[in-house]
Amino acid sequence: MNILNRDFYIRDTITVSKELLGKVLVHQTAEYTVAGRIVETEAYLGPEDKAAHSHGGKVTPRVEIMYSQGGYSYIFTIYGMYQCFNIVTEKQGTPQAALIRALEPVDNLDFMALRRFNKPYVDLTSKEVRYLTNGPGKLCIAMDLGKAQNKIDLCVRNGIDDIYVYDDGFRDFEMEASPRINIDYAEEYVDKPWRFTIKGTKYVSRK
DNA sequence: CAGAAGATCCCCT
DNA sequence: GGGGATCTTCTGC
Repeated sequence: MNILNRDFYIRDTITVSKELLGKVLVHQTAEYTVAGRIVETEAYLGPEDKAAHSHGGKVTPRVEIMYSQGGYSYIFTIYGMYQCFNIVTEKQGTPQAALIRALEPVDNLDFMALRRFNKPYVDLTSKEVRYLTNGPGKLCIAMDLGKAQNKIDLCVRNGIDDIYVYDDGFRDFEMEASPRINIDYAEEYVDKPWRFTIKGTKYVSRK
């Protein structure tokens, strides 16, 4: 199993966002392991990018982790109710990250199904199967990613609460680029094609 | 300390 | 595809 290392994450954010497609995100504790294949990402290129939380070089407690070297988790609350999972990219001092927007469930489908719909996987309707992890907030619920998993180093295993991404060799897909979702306020950055998806998968958040 | 806005989801039509 | 839910985070007074 080939776990992505520091060198993978400290590269430029668009490259990292593209290459994360097809890789498998894992959340592992003493109690459970849960995993999903990344099928949709977005690149946030602060401080220039007006859609990024770090735009203009803003430093607040929330975004501070974006300034660290690549490979750390950045998890924030959105709309008061949901979480979004990002992976910090680039060298220390460059506040950029890749947002994971959608996954294809891979491991521990019952765990995901129980957390999302409070019933085992076999009882899900076809629509519920498709909606398990097809959005940034949904995948955080399914993967049990929350405040406690913020600022975790994906390159070093702590043995207690680990997040990492591995490459299982899956390359059989085409990539598509499109504008990012729900960033209407980002002015000239609204139309940047920095959203990347695996073409044809049913698990992306939107067509 | 109040007010506003938000990298979303769910339910309804 | 439209609107409400719901509350953290930040900003400005």
